[in-house]
Amino acid sequence: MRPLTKPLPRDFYARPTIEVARDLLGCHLCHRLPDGELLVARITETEAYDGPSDSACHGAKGRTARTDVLFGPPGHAYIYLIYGMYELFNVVTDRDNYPAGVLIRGIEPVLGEARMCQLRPVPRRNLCNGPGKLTRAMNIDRRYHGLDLTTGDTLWLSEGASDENYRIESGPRIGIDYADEIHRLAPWRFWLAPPPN
DNA sequence: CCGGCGATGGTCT
DNA sequence: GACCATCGCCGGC
Repeated sequence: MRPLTKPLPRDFYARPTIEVARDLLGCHLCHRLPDGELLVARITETEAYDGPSDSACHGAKGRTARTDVLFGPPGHAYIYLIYGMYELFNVVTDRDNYPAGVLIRGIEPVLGEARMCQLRPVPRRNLCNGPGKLTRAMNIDRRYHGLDLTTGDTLWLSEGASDENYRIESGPRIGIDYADEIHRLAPWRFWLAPPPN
């Protein structure tokens, strides 16, 4: 069965960020490598960062050169370097001039797994189960910062195969100890969990 | 399996 | 000069 690779339209991203974060679970992240190989992965974990009043959101501290894209129109890539080593991939959501986005925290290979293992040679269960790991496995970095994700050209997202067996769970976001308690505890992290079965 | 800790560089004060 | 939306290593159980 071929993975679905038609890019999600702008309207998908131009909605409240928490809705987008939930709906991105099960969607596909697609990257056409420079040599033509296509990498596709299923999104399994996300986090919502919603607006200037969310003290965990980069946009809460004001618009700077670094966060400019986050304030821009939805459907673009917001990618930044953290801890001097790791590139984190986000999609910009909601409306223009409102800083909000969804961090992609976990994926599973769908197509091009051998290439991903080459890009990140570690045991398979550690391949892409973290925001800094998956960018390495998918060869995504800041050269795509600000890129329009709706064109389906080199980097985009698409509807995944429907999978009603998996449940959506939620909990607090990770690594935001600096935020106010109300935002530290907000259940704005979402992940796909196997059926209780 | 789990917790502590250091690496490392761009951004902002 | 501090901070940081992480990760892998190391040691202890």
